[in-house]
Amino acid sequence: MSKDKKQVESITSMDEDFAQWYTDVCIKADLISYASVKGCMVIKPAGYAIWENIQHELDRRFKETGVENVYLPMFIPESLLQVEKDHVEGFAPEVAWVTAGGLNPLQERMCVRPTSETLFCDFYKGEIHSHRDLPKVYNQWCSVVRWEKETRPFLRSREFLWQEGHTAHATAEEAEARTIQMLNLYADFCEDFLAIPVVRGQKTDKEKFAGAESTYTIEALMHDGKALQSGTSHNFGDGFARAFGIQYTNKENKLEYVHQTSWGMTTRLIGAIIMVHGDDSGLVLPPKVAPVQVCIVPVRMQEEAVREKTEELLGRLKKICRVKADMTEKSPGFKFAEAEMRGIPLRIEIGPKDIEAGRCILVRRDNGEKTEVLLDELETVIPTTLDAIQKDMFERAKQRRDTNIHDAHDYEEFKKIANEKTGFIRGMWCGEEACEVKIKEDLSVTSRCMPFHDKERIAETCVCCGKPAKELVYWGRAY
RNA sequence: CGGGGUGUGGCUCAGCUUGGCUAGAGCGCCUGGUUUGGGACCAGGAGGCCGCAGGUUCGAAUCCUGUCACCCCGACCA
Repeated sequence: MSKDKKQVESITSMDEDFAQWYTDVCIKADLISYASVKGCMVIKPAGYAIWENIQHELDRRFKETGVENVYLPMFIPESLLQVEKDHVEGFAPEVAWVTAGGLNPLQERMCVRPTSETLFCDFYKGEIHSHRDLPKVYNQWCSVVRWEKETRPFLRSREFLWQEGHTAHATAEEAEARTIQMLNLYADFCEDFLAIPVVRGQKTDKEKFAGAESTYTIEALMHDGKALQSGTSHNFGDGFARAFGIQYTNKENKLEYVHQTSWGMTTRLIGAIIMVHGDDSGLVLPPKVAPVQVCIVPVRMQEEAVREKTEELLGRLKKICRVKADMTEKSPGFKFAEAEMRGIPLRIEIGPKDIEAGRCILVRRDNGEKTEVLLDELETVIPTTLDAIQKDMFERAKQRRDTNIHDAHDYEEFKKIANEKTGFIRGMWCGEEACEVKIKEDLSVTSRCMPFHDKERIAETCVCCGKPAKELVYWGRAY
């Protein structure tokens, strides 16, 4: 009888249907609720708290490198969007337009920002006149709108939250250095804070940002073997500056164009956390980003002694971690399952038997390990265990990533891997877009990046066309 | 934008083929009681113009037309 109920509330297993599993986790872990506009979602407290932690940590790291926050308007006049040709071509198909203000049609329609390069350029044009005004290293936290056809919670919604950094520099070298610096910051953040291993690399021309000279990316591998671009950093060279006329007078009293960069991370990271760490019991959160790190579940809480001990523990543990006690009227079993669904890294079970023995049960979410811990030792055991969970989660994800990288030396092998295995495929590339197009058409596999830290020449010829190879590329199916 | 699917209490759905009285179930919710070491149990209760608009009919959740929305899979994107 109780099994029926369990079935109703359980989630689809990953192996059965990964997409459904993902959606189930989003809903059942209480991260989001669908809103009445297609492709838009309500981010609920459990989901938003994750974003807030991401925000705080990223913002802190940004500021250490001299970033300052600003806020620009959400509307872009059509004429402004059109100033840079590649840029408008890249974004025009997916912008939302405002055509009326109140009851009157607008003279010029405006789009809701899909990204703010043009606004920053327009702004910088007025701000930058001398080499003394440089560099500008600004960032904004905001939401942007892209009218996507197909939408999924966190991974692809029509409105999403992000940060976009936009910088202007005197020299090309300085701009390139900032582009790489931010990419590395992103990579370190993913690995250290979210326990998500990433591949750092450069996008091919085909995959680079609309209007960029070069685009760098960090690519993460999800549990189903698909790649997810988890952060990007672009070097614009002086392309936007020339289009918008952003010039400054240098020390030799000559006019120069500035060199610009932009870089962004989004709420998509929450999707990455779900798909890298989650399991069939729901969400699994790395301790550093988890809004609640420890959940205390009292057993036989009708007994006053249990309630008192729970309160006492709560008071003590608040000083060392983010902790909550589940004092609702549900049964303990239900609370265990719910804490697991929500991905809380550690659970403490405390009941009459434990209190008598002066201990409690400590349960790890990531591997299910249960240990008896003396109540007196919690202050030392909990921080140590949280650290261990964070490390183990990263190591497990890294190991899974590494065992899902396969080498292809020719097209037959490439096709076989693409059809039979999941993950990244290492394959040499001639540098021609035609090969990328063919691979995508044949196998819906795209070039993810030309990795920084893997320059091995595994073959002398392009994996697709057989012509002399230029670069090692990581290929894969992607979100 | 192409292909597929679904709209019936908060959720998951049954009913629709072969129209017929006050539209059902499970879960959830509320109240009271008993419970509590892996998704508790009993009793009572609240909650629905059957997505929307037309049409056919004595009569429509059910048939017809239109429309809207959402979900899934592709192409595009963070």
